[in-house]
Amino acid sequence: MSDEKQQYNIENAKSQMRKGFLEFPVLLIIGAKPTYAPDILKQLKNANLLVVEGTLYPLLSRLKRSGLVEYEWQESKSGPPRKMYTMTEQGKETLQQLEASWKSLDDSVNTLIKHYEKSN
Amino acid sequence: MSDEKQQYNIENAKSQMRKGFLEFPVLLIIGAKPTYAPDILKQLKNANLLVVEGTLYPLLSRLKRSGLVEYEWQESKSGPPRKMYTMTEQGKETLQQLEASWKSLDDSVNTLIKHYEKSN
DNA sequence: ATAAGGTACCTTGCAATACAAAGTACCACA
DNA sequence: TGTGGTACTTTGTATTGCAAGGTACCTTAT
Repeated sequence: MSDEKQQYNIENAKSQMRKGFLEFPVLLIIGAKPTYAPDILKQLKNANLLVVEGTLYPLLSRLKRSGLVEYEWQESKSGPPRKMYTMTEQGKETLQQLEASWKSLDDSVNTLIKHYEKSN
Repeated sequence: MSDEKQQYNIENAKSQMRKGFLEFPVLLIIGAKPTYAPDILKQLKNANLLVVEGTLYPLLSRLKRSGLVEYEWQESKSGPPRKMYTMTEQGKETLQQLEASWKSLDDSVNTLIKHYEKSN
């Protein structure tokens, strides 16, 4: 039951983008190169997108349940094994849609900023 | 009690930006020109940022409670009176901070996109 | 062996946002 | 007076993000 794959709802991706914003950067990171949670946290921090464990782990579980990512256990030289996450085909497709949503959102906001600045 | 002004928490505005994203566009719109809810909805729709009444009205109440906007009742030729919202000084200051947060977020995401594209 | 410290993953409870849906009230005009 | 349009509000639900705390594995030093 709890392991069932749920379809990702891309309907109204722009709204999705606003509510669950972090999915997008996390997918970008995993899509660039297979990686695991603590490394994702580091990359987000480097990008100035602060996120904490309690946010990331449930998010990764959601992405997995939605079929956008997969993971494999991988041993480590310096501690317990890691869940190495990789993108699925479906993940790549979704990522493209999220990127389009992002660009639209980006345009919208930057346009509103220009309007605001012009009026002041 | 329920009418008390609550201070706006700009601490960690970037996180705020992610959670309550819509504040920013709405403040930009009110900051550009005093206006009222249905017109704000139209402007958001024009900007491709779809929002519904049930989202906007509580948001406006929050902005009012936080002291970022004020309103005055204004009569209309075509129906019931309107709450015309205007920015406060505090609202203008907050808007500048939100704009900085937006730019930072924008940079971060666009950088991650470039990394992603470079690796594929 | 075993204790200590670091690494990695997970869960629970809470506050807040966004939304759908339904409701209240005012106004003009036929 | 009643009908339709405009404007504002509220309630209930799903979801996200976070703080805080917990479990478990692995290495290294004693």
